[in-house]
Amino acid sequence: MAAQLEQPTDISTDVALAVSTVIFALRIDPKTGLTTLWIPLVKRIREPHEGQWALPGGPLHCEESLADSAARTLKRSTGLTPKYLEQLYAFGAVDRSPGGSRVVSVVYWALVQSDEAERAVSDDNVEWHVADDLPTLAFDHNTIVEYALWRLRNKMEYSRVAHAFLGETFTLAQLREVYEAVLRKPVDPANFRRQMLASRAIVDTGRRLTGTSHRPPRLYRYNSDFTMADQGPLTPTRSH
Amino acid sequence: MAAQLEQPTDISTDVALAVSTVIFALRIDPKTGLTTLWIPLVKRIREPHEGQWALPGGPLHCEESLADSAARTLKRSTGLTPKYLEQLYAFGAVDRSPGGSRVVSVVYWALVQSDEAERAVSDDNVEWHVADDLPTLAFDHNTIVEYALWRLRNKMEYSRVAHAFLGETFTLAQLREVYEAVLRKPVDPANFRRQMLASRAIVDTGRRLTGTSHRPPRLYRYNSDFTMADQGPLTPTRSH
DNA sequence: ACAAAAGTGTTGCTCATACACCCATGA
DNA sequence: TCATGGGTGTATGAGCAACACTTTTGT
Repeated sequence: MAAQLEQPTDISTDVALAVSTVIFALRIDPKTGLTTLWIPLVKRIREPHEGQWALPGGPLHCEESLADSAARTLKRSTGLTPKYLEQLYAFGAVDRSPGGSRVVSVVYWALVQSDEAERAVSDDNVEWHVADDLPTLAFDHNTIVEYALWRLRNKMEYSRVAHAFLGETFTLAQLREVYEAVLRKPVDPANFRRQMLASRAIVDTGRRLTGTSHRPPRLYRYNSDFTMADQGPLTPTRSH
Repeated sequence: MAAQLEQPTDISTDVALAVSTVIFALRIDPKTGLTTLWIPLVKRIREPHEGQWALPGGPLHCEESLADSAARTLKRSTGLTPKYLEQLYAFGAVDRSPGGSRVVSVVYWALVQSDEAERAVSDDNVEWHVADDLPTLAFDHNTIVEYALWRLRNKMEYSRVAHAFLGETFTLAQLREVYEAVLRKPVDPANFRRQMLASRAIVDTGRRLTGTSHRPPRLYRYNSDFTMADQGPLTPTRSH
């Protein structure tokens, strides 16, 4: 029995591998006027699911890592560079692609800076959608986005990813607005301030933001010591 | 630019896909006399890394899901059925397999009932090792086990996976011993009891364990309502 | 001076820890 | 009746939500 154990070198070539990415940015919803989560989708130009919207993705090049592939896809479909990129899950149900072909997708999720996302490329094939109100997507991509949303909101509560939506420096009000937009609930400014400072996740730059028509708020910077702590022993290395 | 967007149907066949599993069981370490985490490893019988120990795994069959593949591997190498099975991560660094061949491994982690693990098959090719004190493994498998250990210990603190090491019913002392063995720190029995009961993760069966030479402890059962809550919206479905 | 947001102080609640203590059983 | 772990009670303290309050700017 154990004598005929298959080992990682025995490889099935019947199953294809793809890498897709759920890319989050914050934008204002023109309907409600509120800042919400948006994601870019790509229109499928061939079967299966031709004409439907799908997550940006593609095959893994043989000389790039999984994270590199996700970053490349992201750059190609939005023109942007992610401020945060993390593996979400590998989806491999037998029937997830119709028509007999078997595809396993390793999916990443990414956060891009909101002001940069404003000037993201957008043509006939790429369109930004409100993440919580999507049309029916190709394959199992609705499920995937739902899971990505759950992970983002979860991670928002115990981790310090919020700054990835912002620039190098930011005020506490800006950071708080990120939390409120993602978690869709109001946050007490006083308690938020104390929690952030106590966690030592942010550092006072000494500078202030002026021209606000009221008391100028301090500018903070993210404390880079915290990059590692969240992901555990795994440091997802991208080569370039 | 967007006109030539690759889509999930364009698939590279240069990259091979494998599924491996980190299988945890609790056993007594004969050296220290303490209960610790053990994992089964498989001796590689061909290059690369011939003769070294590696995680059980193999190619994905085209008619099985990723989780099915992990469970099949687990059954084949230990003869056991997992009481808990969850995807860990997809490892895809370019150089993780020496000699030019490119392998992406989707790795699962599993918990098996400790008393069953006692009578797990064990021959020349499969050997159980103390998870925190492993030899140098093939490929990047040391890194993988480290990450799996981190995830297990992490999940132990906020989730209710501990019961997967035990049988259908168990005493609070048995459950507490699982926590102490995995987390490697003493746990206050009084507070542990209250926390467990308050979380409603376990249910009193009404029965008691007798023949203990002291006051007979109650037997509890895991509250199955909690199965979903941990993993979020994703319910990893295995067909059989 | 006033509006508006920045920033501080204070209180009360919840929950985790520590540990003293009582309970039930086998020997 | 004693040893042993099962099981209960309770004080202390940390952390957080709620909200009143003070500060600093632009107009």
